[in-house]
Amino acid sequence: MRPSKRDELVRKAQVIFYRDGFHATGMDALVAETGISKTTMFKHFRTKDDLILAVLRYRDETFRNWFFRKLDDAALPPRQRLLAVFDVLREWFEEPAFKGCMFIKASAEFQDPQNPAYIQSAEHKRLLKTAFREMAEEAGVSNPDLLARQLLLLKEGAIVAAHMGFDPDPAGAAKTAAEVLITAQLES
Amino acid sequence: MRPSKRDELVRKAQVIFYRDGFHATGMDALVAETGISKTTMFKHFRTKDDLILAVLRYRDETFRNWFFRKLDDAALPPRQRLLAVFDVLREWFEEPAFKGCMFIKASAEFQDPQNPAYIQSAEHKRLLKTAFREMAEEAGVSNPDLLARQLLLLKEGAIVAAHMGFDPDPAGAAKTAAEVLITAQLES
DNA sequence: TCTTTTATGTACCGATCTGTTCAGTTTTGC
DNA sequence: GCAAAACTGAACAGATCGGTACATAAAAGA
Repeated sequence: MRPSKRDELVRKAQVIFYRDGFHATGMDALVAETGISKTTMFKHFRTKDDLILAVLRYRDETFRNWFFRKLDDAALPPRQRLLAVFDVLREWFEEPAFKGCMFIKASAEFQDPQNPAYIQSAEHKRLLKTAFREMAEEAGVSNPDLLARQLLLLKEGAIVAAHMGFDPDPAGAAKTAAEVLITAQLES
Repeated sequence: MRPSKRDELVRKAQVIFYRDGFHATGMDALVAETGISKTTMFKHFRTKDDLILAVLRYRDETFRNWFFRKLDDAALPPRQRLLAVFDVLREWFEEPAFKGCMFIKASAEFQDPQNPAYIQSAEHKRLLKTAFREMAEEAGVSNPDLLARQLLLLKEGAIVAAHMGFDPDPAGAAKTAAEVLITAQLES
């Protein structure tokens, strides 16, 4: 197992960055909590920014895998599959370690559109949008692109609401809204 | 005009924090860009965190004033007033200086629920939710609280989408979704 | 005008930041 | 079992962090 230390670092750093933030987490804090020496960290990653980018790529992969795996396992017909998005969201929100969306936070801390972390974050959302549109197409709605965009707005809004705690059940409110939007498109 | 320097500092710091982020902006950078000496800054605010909190309070006040002033000036009937929310949002998104929601970003950088900046950010959203619910009640929908929550999800989602650039017209998508949700509640 | 308040500039403090150096230890492949 | 690769620990560099000290200058109130 050659690249194990590198993977271990990315995995552990992801948890810490997610919990404490990117700027707020120093390399020394990573050393203390991961048990991996600073020398090794800078051997695998030239800069902290490089590590952050690797963490974001890892997060993108694991999050989408987890999310769509959940949807696949439910094995639902297209319309129910679209709605199940918000059930999976609720599961996520109820995890004790839930702290909002890592990519929203990354784009908040690295606002320059040229910044690789910002670009990677936008790419994550773009991939989700594409997946949503495919699901909307399979459901046979009249305007799948618009529906996908609207469901994505509900999803992002629900994440923000869950993180900031201004709604008791954002996933539920989003799901009932999604039901209305889907039904309206199927009837027209 | 006694407290003019203090107000000037809050006003200018708000622009800089909004543009560059809280952690990423050092006090020396504020000195350089505002032209106000560091001695004066720390005479008015004991710590940087105190300044940040004052900035967030100022932003909360000015943003809500601007937002609802825009709605008031349109002088629309209840249903149109609810929809106009998303027209005002689009105006905001199209401003060159638009960089997302300052409170979403603040809660991303200060994640501790005990942190005053986090609390202030959540309070801002709570105030918006209350205002939305009152507007929904005036529109005579069957479930004004649910509708207000759903419109708020659309609004927050649209802000995130506009900031991260994964939707060409988030305000438009949100508005059409809002139309469907409002109509559905008025028919039932 | 004289006094009090308010703001400035600069130098400085200790802590922390990212990143490096280097000598020694552990692990791995053969 | 031996050489090469990977990892460690600790010290260190230079910059920057939030925040202070202090002496001077501007400004405002009486």
